[in-house]
Amino acid sequence: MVFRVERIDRELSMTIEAQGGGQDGAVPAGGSGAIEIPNRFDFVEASDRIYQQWMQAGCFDANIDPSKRPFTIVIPPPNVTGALHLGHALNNTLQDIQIRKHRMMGEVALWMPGTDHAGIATQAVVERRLRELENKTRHDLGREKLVERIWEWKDQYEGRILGQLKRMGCSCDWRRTRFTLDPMCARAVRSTFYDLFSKGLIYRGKRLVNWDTYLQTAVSDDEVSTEGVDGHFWHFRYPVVEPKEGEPAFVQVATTRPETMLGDTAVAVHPEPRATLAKAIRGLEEKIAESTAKDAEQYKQQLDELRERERDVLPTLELLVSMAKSGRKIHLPLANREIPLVCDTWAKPELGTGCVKVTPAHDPNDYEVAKRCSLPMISIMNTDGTINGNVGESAKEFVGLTMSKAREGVVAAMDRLGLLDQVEERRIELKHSDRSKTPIEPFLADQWFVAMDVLAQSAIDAVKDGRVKIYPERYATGYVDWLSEKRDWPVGRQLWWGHQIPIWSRTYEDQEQAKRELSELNGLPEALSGNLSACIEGAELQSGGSESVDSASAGGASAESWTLHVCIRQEESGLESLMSSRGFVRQEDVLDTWFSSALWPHSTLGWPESTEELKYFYPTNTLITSRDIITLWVARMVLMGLNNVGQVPFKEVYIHPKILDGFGETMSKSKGNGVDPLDVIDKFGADALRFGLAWLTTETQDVRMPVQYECPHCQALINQTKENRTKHRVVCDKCKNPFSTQWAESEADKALPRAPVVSERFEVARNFVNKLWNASRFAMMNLQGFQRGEITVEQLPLEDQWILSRLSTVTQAMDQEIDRYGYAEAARAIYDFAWDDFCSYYVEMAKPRMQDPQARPLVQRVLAHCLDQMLRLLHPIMPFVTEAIWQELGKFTMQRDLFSSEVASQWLIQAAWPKSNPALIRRDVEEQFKQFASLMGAIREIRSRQNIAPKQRVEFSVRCEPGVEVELRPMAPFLESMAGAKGVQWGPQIQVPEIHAHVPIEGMDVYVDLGQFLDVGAEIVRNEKQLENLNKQIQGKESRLGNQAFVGKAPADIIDKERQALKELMEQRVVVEGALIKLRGLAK
RNA sequence: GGGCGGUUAGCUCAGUUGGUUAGAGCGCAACGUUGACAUCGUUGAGGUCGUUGGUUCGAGUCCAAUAUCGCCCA
Repeated sequence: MVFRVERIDRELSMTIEAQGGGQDGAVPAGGSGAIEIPNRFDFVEASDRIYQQWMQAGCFDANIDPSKRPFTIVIPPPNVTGALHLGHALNNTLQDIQIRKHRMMGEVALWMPGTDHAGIATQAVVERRLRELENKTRHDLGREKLVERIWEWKDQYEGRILGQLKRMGCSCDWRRTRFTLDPMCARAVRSTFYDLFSKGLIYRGKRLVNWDTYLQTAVSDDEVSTEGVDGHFWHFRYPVVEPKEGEPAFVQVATTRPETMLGDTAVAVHPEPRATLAKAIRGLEEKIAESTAKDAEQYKQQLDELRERERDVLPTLELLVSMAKSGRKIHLPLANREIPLVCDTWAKPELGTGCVKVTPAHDPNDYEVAKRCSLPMISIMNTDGTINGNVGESAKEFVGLTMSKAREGVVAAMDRLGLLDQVEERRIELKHSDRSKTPIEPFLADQWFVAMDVLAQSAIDAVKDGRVKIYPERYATGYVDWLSEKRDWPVGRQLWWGHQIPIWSRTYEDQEQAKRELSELNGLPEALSGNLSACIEGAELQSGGSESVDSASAGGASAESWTLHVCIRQEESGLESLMSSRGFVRQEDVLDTWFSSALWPHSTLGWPESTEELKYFYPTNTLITSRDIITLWVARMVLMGLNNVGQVPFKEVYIHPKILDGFGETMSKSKGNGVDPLDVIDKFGADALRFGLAWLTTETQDVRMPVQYECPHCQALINQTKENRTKHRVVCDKCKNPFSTQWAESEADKALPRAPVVSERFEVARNFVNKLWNASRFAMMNLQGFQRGEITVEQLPLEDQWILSRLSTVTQAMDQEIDRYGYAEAARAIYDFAWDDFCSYYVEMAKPRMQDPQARPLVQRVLAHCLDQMLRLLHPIMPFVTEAIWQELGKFTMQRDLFSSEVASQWLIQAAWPKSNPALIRRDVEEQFKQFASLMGAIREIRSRQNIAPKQRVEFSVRCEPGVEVELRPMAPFLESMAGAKGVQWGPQIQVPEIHAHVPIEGMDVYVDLGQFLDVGAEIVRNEKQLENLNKQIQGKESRLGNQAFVGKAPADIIDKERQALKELMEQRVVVEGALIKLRGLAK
């Protein structure tokens, strides 16, 4: 549904006679004659038309041109899970601003577009829908059919995403659009994988991974988030096997996940409980000594508990330590196994019972304990999250139950056996999968890893030595810290959607046999020519023995088997069938999405081929992205770029703010608080969306954006809340009619009119677009008869010199701010210039001049020049409206540069970026103009306070030095037109009107004649207020200047300034006091 | 637990190396519409800059502590 602004401007639109620019203006054919300029910018019509024009003219195409400098940005490819929200709109707006600016600067600006397959996320979405709509699992469909479904999804959302980008005005080189699963990217992925494998940087090992039982895949730490949930702490007793005299009959352990006890392989106790407890006590005592009374109370309680523990629990713990050292065993109930009692520092004597159960295959900490103590690892879970047969015959009642069902069963069984002690309520930090939102089960599985040591170091160095610069700089810390951990990167995903790992494996019972096969393979010509690489899986981590380790995923290595892995460099090389014929089976896992994203800056340019594009456009100039993927993405792009191409992928990284909703939460698809940029575009236009976002992009702040549903029935705005933001249908507060939201699924909901989600935070920008449009409209209504002509800046009137000075200043600011990613500053600079300087002053002052045949030609030239330059400066931020105006302007004149004979380009998108001319920046002129502005402000204030009707003229006199008179008197006509005030006397000697309002301004005393208007009360109030203000300031200055310390230590110029200011304030006070006396006299 | 960032007007945010009376937009109040724009104009009201201490002649700005919110990492 497209929301259209109701057009009410038909009658208002004006017919303007465009006569072209005589001989000078190269006006295109058909450009003259009557043209209509409506008083509102029709962004719906214009945006679509203009975008098509740009496309057809090939304006976005970046073609290699060795005579020009390249400027490259690769889009951080949005994933095809869903449509874009405002966060993406921000990200892409900021990129387009850079691209457009650099394109105007004459560089070959390539913005490489594309999308990311987002393996796990996309598969999860499609699977969820499959379940919800068809009640099927992926296994019902099978791999091929599911992948087919995901491709359908991808096609749909890729189209939608690219469409969103286009409507936002993104000037990507669409001819080059890539997808991380397309053949070009696939080849890069395969080459990279092969390269790393050959270098020995890719290996497979059994590791504890974060297992998503719903999606049945491992997920990386980055895809896991921790949430606090209400849980329990169950205390169990495990019997000691044949306790001796004086020994406890049981050890006590506590757990939040009782079902894992079926996989316990030890109970651990701290090797030095006495020393550890003593240390904890000492620590607390020190804390008490340092802390406040209130905190001390709390610590004291803890201290008492520890002392109690030292008395009551410690003896048992010490006994257990000696038992552990003599190799005593514990009887594991239910599973009916004997497990050792071991010493390990993971058991904390100061916490719980002081003993911990050890489940190496299902807990990261226990896993470490098992490695330290050489314990077996028993995986008791199937990949779908049910209990498997490894729990043993005596616990077979639990086999096939889900972990949570098994939990209930285990607790009940332990209770029946009298081995359940107590159950505590407890808040538990539980890891959840970002993708499926289900709890993570730590799980022992075969996993492919990339060894990060050397690669990570290369990426650290690139930032540390400045080859890659990160802005704002503070984000470099996190980047370096994360890489410094050099944790190997688990790259396998047990998914069906993604780049399948190009490895063929075969397991041998006999090591010799494996070795023979390896040497045979290594002798193949393909291996010798670098198209095949093979290795035997390392025999690490075999502590558990094969019988205790469940082979969770395909092809597990074990002590008695040897697995040979073969990596094949190219697809369809014939080698694949060769491997199959030799009994090898391809790995089913696919690669982590980030593996292909990491190659994006070079894979999109054709790597591994040494293409012309790669040579010309790589390294890219900048990557613009959000901070949550600094590690996921930026870091990996850097190290992969260095590994593959030998050069960093980009010279700069700019991290932009995040868009938050009204509650301070980041926008995301899963939370339901994402806003579709198209909603904003429909209501406000793409220019307003873009300007509004740039306006909010400050360096330190995230963007908080409360949003509303706009009722499609009555246009009422209904705040989006945490409750209604995920609803499929909402009832309007005002008209009580229901409407659908972006989440609507059912036919009934979809049949309702949909409410767009909007934010009033775009109103500023929408109004600005309108202001610009109308100022331009004014200009064009006054450009008839435009003629070029030479000008001499020094001879221009003040207002012309002033606007040229301001223009030059703002040009410089825009250039610098965009360069340093100061988007908000750039937006504010041009906004202030356009609205305040250009519209409120220059255009207002042009009005009377346009009526004067003598003045008209000059003001036309300056006006057209300023408008032309302003459009260029604004174009990167607001491309549509500026292009639309540019084309209208071209109907009057194509030669409008004051300082050159440049003929305007057909498209603004291709126009040259303005260069600031420092010679035009005139401080003195700006100061002078400021005086004029204060004079006008003073008169307006008096008028307003005196409630003088707008049509009523007032007279005023100005007492000033002759120099000031010379400067300002020529401005008198503007005071007439803009403040309805006539200056009757100027200079040092003036007759002060009998009844007047006086306003002191720097260098002037202004007297507004109130003879016929005087509202005595209002004037008394004004003067009293002024007096109060003056007194306050005088007091401040006096006390400061009376302070010996200040006078003694502050710099002389500051003191002088203060003295001077005080003097002036005192003079003003005398005048105001005099005025008050007089006014009070009148009031009687 | 460690790191980063925020806290300034009713709301959303600016505030350069410390230096007169802390700014903008929205919202609010008053006035105004045949002359580019009511998506507008003019004027005005509104803030002891989270708290406490310190450095300094002088602190929104620098330092320390603290409260609170958010993000990242463990």
